[in-house]
Amino acid sequence: MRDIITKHFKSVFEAELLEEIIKIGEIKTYPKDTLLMDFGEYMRHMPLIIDGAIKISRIDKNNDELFLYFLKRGQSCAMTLSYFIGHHKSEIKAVSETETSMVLLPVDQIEIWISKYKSWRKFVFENYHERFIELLDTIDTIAFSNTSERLLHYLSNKAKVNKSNTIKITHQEIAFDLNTSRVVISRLLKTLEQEGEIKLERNKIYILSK
DNA sequence: TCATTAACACGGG
DNA sequence: CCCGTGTTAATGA
Repeated sequence: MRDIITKHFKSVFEAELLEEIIKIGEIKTYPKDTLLMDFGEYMRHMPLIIDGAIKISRIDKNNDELFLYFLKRGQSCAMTLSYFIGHHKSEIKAVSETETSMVLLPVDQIEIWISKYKSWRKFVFENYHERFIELLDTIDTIAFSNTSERLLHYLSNKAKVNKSNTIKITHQEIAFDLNTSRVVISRLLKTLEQEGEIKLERNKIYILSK
């Protein structure tokens, strides 16, 4: 516990805060595809990601999903970080994309530490900023790109967090994430394959380009 | 033009 | 046989 937290956050948090995290925090490892937080649930803990990746999605009234971004090592969830501002229910859904380890901290600590530790303030605001930029990036591909570019954006993100150029996924799952139809994904993937960007197999996509 | 929905055939496991 | 895939046709934005 001490070793893991020191190793990952030594350069981020001051010594006193590290001690508090070691005392209060709880290290958890979840297998791939675990529902960590559902839309509308109350947030009780905030995660500091140690390893792995978490897929963050938005859900609309019809229960349709829309992929937003991945949380990676060293990052935290902007949704829970805003807990102290007053919105206590989650606006997003979080599912582990790979096996993911994290330090869980009670949400009440967020506010306490903000007034107590400079490094924590910096961490909270930087994380907020990063998530915001990532969100803009995703919005850009939705608003200004065609679906093909959006698909590539999605695939390269996916390849990055899985640390592999082979993605294990079905066309239907991609369609759910991008909130479009399977026909479109199949057609676009086929085109990308013909263009030499990817190679297709059943349940698998190989990314050839960078 | 490009997306959606429905429908169908193919084939691997 | 079931599921994922590739494709087409009709319709719409």
